[in-house]
Amino acid sequence: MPTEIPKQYVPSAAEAQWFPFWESHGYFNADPDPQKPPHVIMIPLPNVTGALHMGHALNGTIQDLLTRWRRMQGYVALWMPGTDHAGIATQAVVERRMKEQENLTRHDIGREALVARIWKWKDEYEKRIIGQQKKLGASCDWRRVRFTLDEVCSKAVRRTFFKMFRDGLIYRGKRLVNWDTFLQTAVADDEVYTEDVAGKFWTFSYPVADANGQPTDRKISFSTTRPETMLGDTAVCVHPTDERYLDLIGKQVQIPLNGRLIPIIADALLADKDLGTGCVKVTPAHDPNDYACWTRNKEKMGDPINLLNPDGTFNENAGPYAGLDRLAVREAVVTAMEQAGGFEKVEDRTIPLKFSDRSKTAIEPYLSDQWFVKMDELATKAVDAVKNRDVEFFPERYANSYLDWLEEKRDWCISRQLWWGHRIPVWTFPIGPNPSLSDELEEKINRIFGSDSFVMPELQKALAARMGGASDDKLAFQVSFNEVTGDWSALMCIGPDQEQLEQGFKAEFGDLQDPDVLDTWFSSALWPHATLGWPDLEHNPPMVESEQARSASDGSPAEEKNPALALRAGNAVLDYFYPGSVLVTSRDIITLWVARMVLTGLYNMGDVPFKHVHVHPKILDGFGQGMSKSKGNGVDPLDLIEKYGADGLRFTIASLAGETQDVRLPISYACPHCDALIPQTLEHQKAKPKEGKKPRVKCPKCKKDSQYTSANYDADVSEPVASMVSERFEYGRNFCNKLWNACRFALINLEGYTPGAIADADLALEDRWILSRLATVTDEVTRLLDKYQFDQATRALREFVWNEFCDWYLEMIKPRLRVVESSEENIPGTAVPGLRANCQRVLVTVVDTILRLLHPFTPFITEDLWQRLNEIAPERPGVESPESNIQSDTTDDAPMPWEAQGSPSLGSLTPQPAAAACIIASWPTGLERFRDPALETRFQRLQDLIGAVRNLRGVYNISPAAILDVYIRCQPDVAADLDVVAEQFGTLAKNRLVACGPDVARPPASASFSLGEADGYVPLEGLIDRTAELARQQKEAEKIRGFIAGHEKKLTNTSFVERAPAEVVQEIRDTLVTLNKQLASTEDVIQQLGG
RNA sequence: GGGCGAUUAACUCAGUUGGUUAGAGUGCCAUCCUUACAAGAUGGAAGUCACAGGUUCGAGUCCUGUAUCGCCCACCA
Repeated sequence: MPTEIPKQYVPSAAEAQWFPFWESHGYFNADPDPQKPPHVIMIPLPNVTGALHMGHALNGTIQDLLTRWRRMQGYVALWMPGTDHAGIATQAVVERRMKEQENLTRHDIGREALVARIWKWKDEYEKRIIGQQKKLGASCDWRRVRFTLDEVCSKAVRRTFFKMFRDGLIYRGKRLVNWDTFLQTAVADDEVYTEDVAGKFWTFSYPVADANGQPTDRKISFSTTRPETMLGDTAVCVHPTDERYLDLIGKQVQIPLNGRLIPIIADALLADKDLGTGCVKVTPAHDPNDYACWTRNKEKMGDPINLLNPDGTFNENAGPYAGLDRLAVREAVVTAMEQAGGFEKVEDRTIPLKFSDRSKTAIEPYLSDQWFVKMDELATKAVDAVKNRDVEFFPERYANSYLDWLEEKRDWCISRQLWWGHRIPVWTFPIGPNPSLSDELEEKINRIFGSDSFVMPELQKALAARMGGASDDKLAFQVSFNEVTGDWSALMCIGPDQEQLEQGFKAEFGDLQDPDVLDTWFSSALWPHATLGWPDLEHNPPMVESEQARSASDGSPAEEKNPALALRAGNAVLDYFYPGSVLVTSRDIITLWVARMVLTGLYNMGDVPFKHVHVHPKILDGFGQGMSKSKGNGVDPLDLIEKYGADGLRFTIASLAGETQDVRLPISYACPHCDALIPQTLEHQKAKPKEGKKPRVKCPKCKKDSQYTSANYDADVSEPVASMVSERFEYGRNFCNKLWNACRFALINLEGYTPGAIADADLALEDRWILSRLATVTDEVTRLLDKYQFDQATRALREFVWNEFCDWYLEMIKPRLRVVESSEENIPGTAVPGLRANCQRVLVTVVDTILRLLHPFTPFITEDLWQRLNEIAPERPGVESPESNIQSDTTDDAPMPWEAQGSPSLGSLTPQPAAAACIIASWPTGLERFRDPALETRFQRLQDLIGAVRNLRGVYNISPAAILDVYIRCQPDVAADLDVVAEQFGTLAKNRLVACGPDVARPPASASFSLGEADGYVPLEGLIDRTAELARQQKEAEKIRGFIAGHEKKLTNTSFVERAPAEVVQEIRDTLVTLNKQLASTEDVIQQLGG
């Protein structure tokens, strides 16, 4: 068997074998179990716009790590997978491709066809995303995968919208949107870019009017870069404390262009005394700030005047200018103002202008009807949830972003002018100029609702009151009056599951449903409870039957396998898994998503969606830019998995997930010819094909050039591509390989292993030491994971496995492992009565525990090794408690299982059958009894001594093959420890420990060192130069003197001695004693050398 | 403009409530294919802890200011 284990870990083999193994055994499945506590993580749903990048890999690694860890601790650990339809982003991607490949716009093919195309896109990318997640090892309950537009989520959206509408939380309002006059659509803020363009800055004046509305000689001047908007001015505005204009506030001015009279108002937010003339014109329909000013001063000025048609030409509100393009109007207006005597001056100026990312044309601010959610009360509750610590942020500081944003309580605009998304379930129902129903309307309505209509009386009541608000479970409505057309209409919100009503409306009135869709965040806000089946309280949510799940679960639903479930009526899944445990996300969506999930969770469920929010760092490239596909620095996790293995990737990522900093990840291209790494430059990122030739990257090693992965164009499939990787991941890969080889060594040496109890007396010094360290590191890792400090946890584990287990323990047990069975009883020269069997048992215990500790970080390799270990050692000394080892968050005082057993002796390691798979093995506990700090200190001394000897070898450049004699002068207790491990001196440092004890003297021609409590001498006749050694020792003495001086200075400083804590002072004194000893021995050596 | 964060070795980052001589990985130099591992072993060189003040017996750590960088929000007639 040992020969079967390859010398290098081959990640692809383990990954291909163990993921299907886990999934087919149903290990990822999480079903309610009243005997166990739940641990729930809802994935921050990735967009179906494209493949995942490193940010997702980081996010996913952390969640999987937590899920696997909690599962091992005995929780029913649910990690809920799924994807987001991501309205704007996805529609834009599909539209762009359609335009590029077929030169079609969405208007060419229509709403239904476009949506069908996007669904196809979604299917493709969802598959790809899930594939990536599985490659990473994601132990989601894949039977529960959800999509924000699927039936379950759609129902939750409909129910929530209806509920909010009925509760009066949803209202129709005006809002200025970024209007793309070319595409004739509203564009989101993040699809708009700003560019500086050459423009003009005009100053005009309006004449102040007298009481009769006649222009006077007095003028008020203002500046603008968009004179055409003067046609839509509804006021001019000054600062309330501006003395130049105090007397004018409340008076009127006349717009010479159309003779309209508008008021002079005062508004401290809009007007700035120090800018321009201090006076500003106000055009609420075409400027966001002016619009905000209007909302503050509605009663003083008229309603906003919209001047634009959707195509960017001026409408009838512009009078004689109607039908002209906005730039033509600009010229005409300037001319008209000159003629009217209102022109003062013009200057050139660069103006930041917004452009649509998609059409590259200038954006016009455009007033439009939108739907809003009132945030007032909802926000207050969500704020309280964090202030009361019902939801806690890790790291804590991120609570600020959340609170600051919510406390503004800005209403949430939830409508989007798109086709891809949840269509707003509101039908606008025309009533006419009178707020009552015509006979014709009434007939239509009766046909829809039936003659015994439950709605009519209420509708009429509402109409009479000219306000909306009446409702029942099926229908809710508001009544609105359009000032422009002078018509009344009823806004009907049809509840979920009311297909008949919808059909009826359509039959009588045509398609009156609001054409807009909901903001993507509206559905993702519901994710934590929608995925669990809310609002259906009667049934568990449906599950997807994957192939693996089907073959594994013999087709029977979870309820049949778990009788406890079958007995429960209602939605046990929702009951059991809500609220969730922790949300893992990056900081940029704290407001957009986290805040809204808390808000809707409280609104729909009456409880927060999760207890903890862990905010992890962002991944940046080597230039400090965020990673994204469009920047050309979005590394595909699959490329990294291929090169470094999923575990290597995961371990590295976890090591980067600290609390303070974002992660910089310098990117390289991997040469497809020779595998060399070529650092990526900004030029690489930006390069675009020139004259049909695609940029190439040249490998400095093999001198060949190749095309590379780029954001700007697709690579040719016909030739190899240099993929983006980062050598940082060698860290994790190398660690995995080290672990692999350590376990390989163990497995080879476990030949002939027999299970059996280990008695206290059979434990060698190094056994006790490694068990003590193991106990310490287990405790440390558990504590760190509890605090989401993954970087520190990986560091602790790596250091333990590599620098303690491999470098010291494995080296030290080699002599015992080499013992052949027959000579076991009497091994000459072995310090410990070293029974090979006992050594194997301790080794198996340590390896077993290491694999379990590492499993959440590196699941594939640990599973692989676990299975191999199970073959050779199916029963092994268990250090785990047979009981569930869940630590409750609330009952800190509850005794841990091992505490309840009192204080067992060291020799209580008795064999138990190992778990069938590492993924379901229990998280290590019960090691506490092995902790022995005094022993660890003694061992440290030993390590220091070996280190000092190795140092001499290095300094004198002595061949590793040469065996050195070592003499050590030390106290008897140190000598006793040394005697115990004398044999290992050979293994560890290629030395022979000739003598140790208080009476050891320095042999002539020795190199020496002093550690204070021990001095070491290595005779190096012929190998050292007396003068060189003297110089080295003198340098050493000088260094020690420096330290001593520093310490003495402190101790003679009375304020230090008086004010510093006693233990600090004592520490300095102790160190000083050691330093003086060191100095004395060093000086002694110097003297012997004739110095 | 407001908020949050960062600045420590050539690179990427740790550094607990202030307390001996500031650490790791990578890279670099030297020696070594020692029967688990060259994706390895042993040793070494490498730091004015961004800058300037302050608090303190004592500051990488706390405070103030400056500079640079990043992110979020607001705004730019």
